[in-house]
Parts: sequence; structure tokens; C-alpha cells
Amino acid sequence: MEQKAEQQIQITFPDGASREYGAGVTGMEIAESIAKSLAKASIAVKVDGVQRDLSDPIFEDAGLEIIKLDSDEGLEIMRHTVAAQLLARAVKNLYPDAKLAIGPTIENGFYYDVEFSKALSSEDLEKIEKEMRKISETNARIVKSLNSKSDAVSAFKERGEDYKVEIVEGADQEDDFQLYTQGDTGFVDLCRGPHLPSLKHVGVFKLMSIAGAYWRGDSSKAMLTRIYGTAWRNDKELQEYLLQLEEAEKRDHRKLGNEMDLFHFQLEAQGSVFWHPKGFTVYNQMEAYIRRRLNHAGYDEIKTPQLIDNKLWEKSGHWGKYRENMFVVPDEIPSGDDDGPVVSDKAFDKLMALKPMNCPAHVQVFNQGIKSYRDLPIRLAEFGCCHRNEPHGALHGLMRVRQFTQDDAHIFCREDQITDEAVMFCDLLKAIYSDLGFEDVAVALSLRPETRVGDDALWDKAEEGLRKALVKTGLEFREDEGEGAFYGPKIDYQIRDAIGRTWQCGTLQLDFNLPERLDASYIGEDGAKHRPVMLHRAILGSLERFIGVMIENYAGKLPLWLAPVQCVVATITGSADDYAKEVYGALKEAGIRAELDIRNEKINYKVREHSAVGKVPNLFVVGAREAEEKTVAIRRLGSKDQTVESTDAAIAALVEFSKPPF
RNA sequence: GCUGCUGUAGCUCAGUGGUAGAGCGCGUCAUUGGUAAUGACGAGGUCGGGAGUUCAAUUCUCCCCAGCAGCACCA
Repeated sequence: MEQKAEQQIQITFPDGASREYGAGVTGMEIAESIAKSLAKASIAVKVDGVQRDLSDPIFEDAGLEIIKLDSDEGLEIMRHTVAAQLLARAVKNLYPDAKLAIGPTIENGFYYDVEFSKALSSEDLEKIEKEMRKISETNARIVKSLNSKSDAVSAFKERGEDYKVEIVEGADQEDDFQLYTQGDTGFVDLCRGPHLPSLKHVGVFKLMSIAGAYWRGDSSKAMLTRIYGTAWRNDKELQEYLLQLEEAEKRDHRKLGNEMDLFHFQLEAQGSVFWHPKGFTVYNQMEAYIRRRLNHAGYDEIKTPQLIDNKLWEKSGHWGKYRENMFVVPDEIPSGDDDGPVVSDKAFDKLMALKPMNCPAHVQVFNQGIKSYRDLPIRLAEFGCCHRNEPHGALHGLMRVRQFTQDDAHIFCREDQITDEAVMFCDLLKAIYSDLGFEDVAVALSLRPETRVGDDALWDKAEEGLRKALVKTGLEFREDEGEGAFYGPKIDYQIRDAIGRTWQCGTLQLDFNLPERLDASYIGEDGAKHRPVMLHRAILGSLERFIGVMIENYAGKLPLWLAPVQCVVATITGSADDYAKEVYGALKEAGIRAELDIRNEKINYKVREHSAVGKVPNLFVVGAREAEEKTVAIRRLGSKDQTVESTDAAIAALVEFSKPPF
């Protein structure tokens, strides 16, 4: 204390002002020295950019920023406290033998992983939430102590907190383990902090769900119970968030796919899509669009077999590395004997597999005939139907299926062509995403991992080629050291949809391995054989997934060129039926995907059904007046206005507006 | 694959130890209407599958399957 008065330190604030304090001053004391109201609102500080507790003493000159709840950082700290202090303490109160693992914040909330002796139910969740409220109302002060490794270990051992013991024992540091308590409640948690100074600052919170989660994310380790929650500054924010969740649910492609009659799934073919006429219309439009794009970009389209002998998969390396994801089929005609085994033992001598990827087959096409360096690059594209035996728990609507079609292509080129090809690809990808309504693309460049094939000179060239391409295309990207595949560096593209979720779709992967394994070669300028570099690339990734993303991004209201039904002609009265048929015929003639609705229903009913449920972009409403005047009353999706136009003009406009972007 | 929850009519869901109900949709009839649900009547279910307990199971128990949420996986 005496020393504190002797030594002075300089504290600098974000606005540039600075003040002197005695060494050892705390954030709280500084806040109090500025204004009482500030001290009241402060929940933590940032010392030279590092978040600290308000109670932490500061001994050296430093830049200091006070964190209040109104900032993003403040909100996150509050959530962290709700998880680590409120939720954890409530759990320990109700289930004293529960073992706490970790409780971080996540986007919009937090979770805590806990080991319970028996399974939790949703009623338990309510009980825990109630207990949390009770604790919250005590406004308990949160007190931190710093402990040595041995003290921390013994404190948690005493309490049977095996996971905390493991965390402390595994830590690099020897001292300064931060233990947080709430007075003499007996509750202790290990935490990197910072925390709110007291529970008084806690806003509103709600526990959302429980789920399993592996300890340390490792499927060979114990499965813990993860409790998810959300916390906000006030009820209004919470309600907004809950509303947003509801909105997201309404966009769920599985729900919309059902309502809009696009596709279905069923038991007998789990993980594979039954496309209905309307859904397949979207699919076909998508495929046709990409086909035009690829043709224009110098790709040659091919089609390769579905079922391929395992000898090829052995050669390509898939048999060794990817077999557990492959559907394997014996190459034998099943026995006609009802009672006998379907296939003989010998059937397993010759196995085939449904292709999980197209690449080995594409190399086979490349390998036909002798290629000259003058032939390169060769770009082979395929709407390749792949089967992957995905873990059952991974299947999810169109987003994760067992049979899907990739907009796949492989580019075979010389090393000196890598950059140009990468630039062309990035440009094409950007253009396509933009056409499809996605401007926000997150790009990650994954660089060489520790175990890899190919020499460093080649990796240098390849990584630099990809980097250059990204810079040239103006795509912002981050670089992930060591994240590349063993066979080459790659670029992953994630698109962000209308409600902020990201989806991995496009990819560009260099492959130095497969051409070697499958002995692909070309004759160089020097007359000698050389290995081509192979680029795996996809833009949509899988047609299925991308359509799922499109449905959710547009909440079912697909752009006109993709809409399964572009226009419905709906009558107001039976007396307009003949005219409606005429308009419908003209629409079909003009190439518009139209439907005719002359059912004996009121116009209100028809409008609701085609708009709210069917998401049809255009309604041509016709009654006696329109029939008389040869017009249609146009109602566009999402608009309450109607415009009356001559039928010919309306159809011409529709034809114009329904043109695909390319 | 792991943890938890769920599975009843085409869809969304209610319900019960004594073999089922609503709304929407579907069919028929009436109604001919002017922009987000016209009315009446009717048809429609092995209550996910299998086993067990019971006089009796859709209901209780166990096993399996599938769906959902999350985890792991997605070179």
C-alpha cells in the first residue's frame, strides 16, 4: 500500500488524455476517479488492448479503455459470466456431483459442457434456469484470486472437478490460475476471465437447448452434456433475437421444399433426394446456367461411370484413405434362389464402388491418347453424380446428402499455367456467385501441411500462384498455415446468405499427387514426359446443397429465371375461364413456366395460395373486365399493388425479365 | 457414429391402458366472387417397426428404424 503511493504510473485513455495514478491502481478505482456513474456502468477494462477484470491492479504505464455493457465486448463478457458464474453455479447447486468442463461464449450466446451422472431433460433445463434467476437476484459480487498450479489442482481435486484438474495440469503456466468465486457461496470456477464485477450487471438470459458434445471435441473422449443459452442486455434484444431465430426457421429449405412441392426424402433412400417436377425445374435451370458458363470459360463437358472397379480406387489412393465413405458393390449377379445367400463368398473377390469423387475418372479421360504441352490446359467438366456414405448423424436435408451432383471439373495444366488458371477460376466464381445473389464471399487459402507430397519449389510456385490469383481478382482472403491437403494447397470459398450464415461451396485445390498415382503425363517442349498439375475445382460444390442455400437465402422467393412456376393465371369468375386459357397458352408459347388456376375459389384464396405458399413471382389475375379488354391484372410477389397491362405487353415483359443472368 | 428429444390422417398437431380427434389439404355440392383462407357435407389412420407386460397396448417396458438439435465427420 505504501509503495502504491510512492510510485506513479501514467494511464492513457482512448481519447488521448492521460492521468497519473499510484502503481497498483485498479480499473475500478480509475473509473471511480473519473465519474461515479462511469464506475457504476463499468464491467471490465482493456489494458493495452488486453481484457482484464476491474479488480486487477495495474503496475505500469498503460493505455486503458473502460468496457461497458453497451459494447460488443461488454456483451460478450456478460454472456461469459452468465455461463461460467450463473449457469455453472446453478448446475452445481442442483446437481452437486456434476463435473464442469468448459463454458465459452459463442455467437449470440454461450454454452457450458458438464458431465452429469444421469441424462438431463428439458424440465431440468427449466429448473436450472429458475435457479439461475434466483442466483442472479442475489447480485453476488464476483471475486477473483490468483493461484499456483498446485493450489488450483488441489482446489479442484477436492471438489471432484476432474475436467478442471485436467485443464490446469495441461496448462503451460505455473502461476496465476484465475479462480472466481461468489463470496462464501462455495462456488469456484476456473476461468480466463474477465468477468462482471457482480451479478448485478447481468441482463436477460434464457437457456435454449441441451445436446451432447465430446470432451475436447474428440470423439474418442467422453460425451458431455452441453447446455446452450443466450443472454442479452435487455428483454427487447432477447425478443429480437428469438424473432430472428423464428425467421430462420421459416426459411428452412426442408420446410419450404415441402410447402413449395420441390422435393422429398423418405426412409427407403435416406440421404438421397426425390426431386419433384418443380424442384427439378430449379435444378435443371441451375445446371443449364452453369453449363453455359463453363462452355464459355473453355471447359469440355464429359460423363464418366458411376460404378468403378476398386482397382482404380486402390491406384488413386481412395481405397486406402476414403473407403469408409464409399458404397462398395460386389460385381456378381445376385442369386435367384429365394432362400440362399444373395451373393456367393466369391462375390467379394471382385468389388466395385460407386464413385465418391470424379477425379480418378477424369484422369482416365485425360490419359487417353498422348497429350502435348500445346494441348494444355485441358479443362474437363462433369455434372458428376457422387455417392458418399456419410455418417447418419451428418445428413441434413439438401445440405448434406449421400447422393449429390457436383459442378465438378479438373484442369490439367503445366506448372507455369497455375496462376492464369487460378485467376480465371476466381473470376468465374465471383461472376457466378454474383449472378446468383451472393456478393459476400469469405475466402481461405490453405497452405502446406507438415506431411505432404511434392517438393518445396513446387509448393512455393503453387501457393504463390493461388495467392496472386486472389489478389488479382480482388477477393479478400485469409491464409491458414498448415491447413492444405497433403497433395496440394487449396482455396475454400464460403458464401454468406441473407441471414448471415456461411456455407462452404466452392473450392479450388491443387493436386500434385493424383497425376503421379494415375500416371498422367504430357510431352513437353523438350520432348520428354512431364506430369501435369491437376486442379480440382467446383463453384456450387453440390447442386443439391447450393439449391438448399438458394432456397434459404431467398426464403423460397427464387429469382424469376429460377422460379419453378414463373406465372399463374388466376380467374376471378368462371366467365373468364376461356380467356384465362388463352393467356395461359400464350405464356407457354412464349416459354414461360406458367400454371392456370380456374378453380372454383375466390380470388383471395388463390392469391394467398400462390403467393404465401407457392412463392410464385407473378400472378396474372383475369376477370370479366380483363377478358373484355384483353389485359391482365398483374400482382407481383411481395407487393400489394396491381398493375393492369395489355396481355401482349405483359408477356413480352415477363419474357424479358425471366432471362437467366448468363 | 455419439448424446438428448421426437415419431398419431397428405401437412401441422391434440389425445387416451378398453383399437382415435382438430385445423388445413383432398372429394362432392352450393356459391361467380376483384387481390393473402366462402360455406355445408363427405372420404381418409395396422397411432414408425418388432417383441414383452396385461383379460386388453396407440398409450407401459425393451430392442430396432427414421427424423430433429448439437457433437464428431465433410482428404
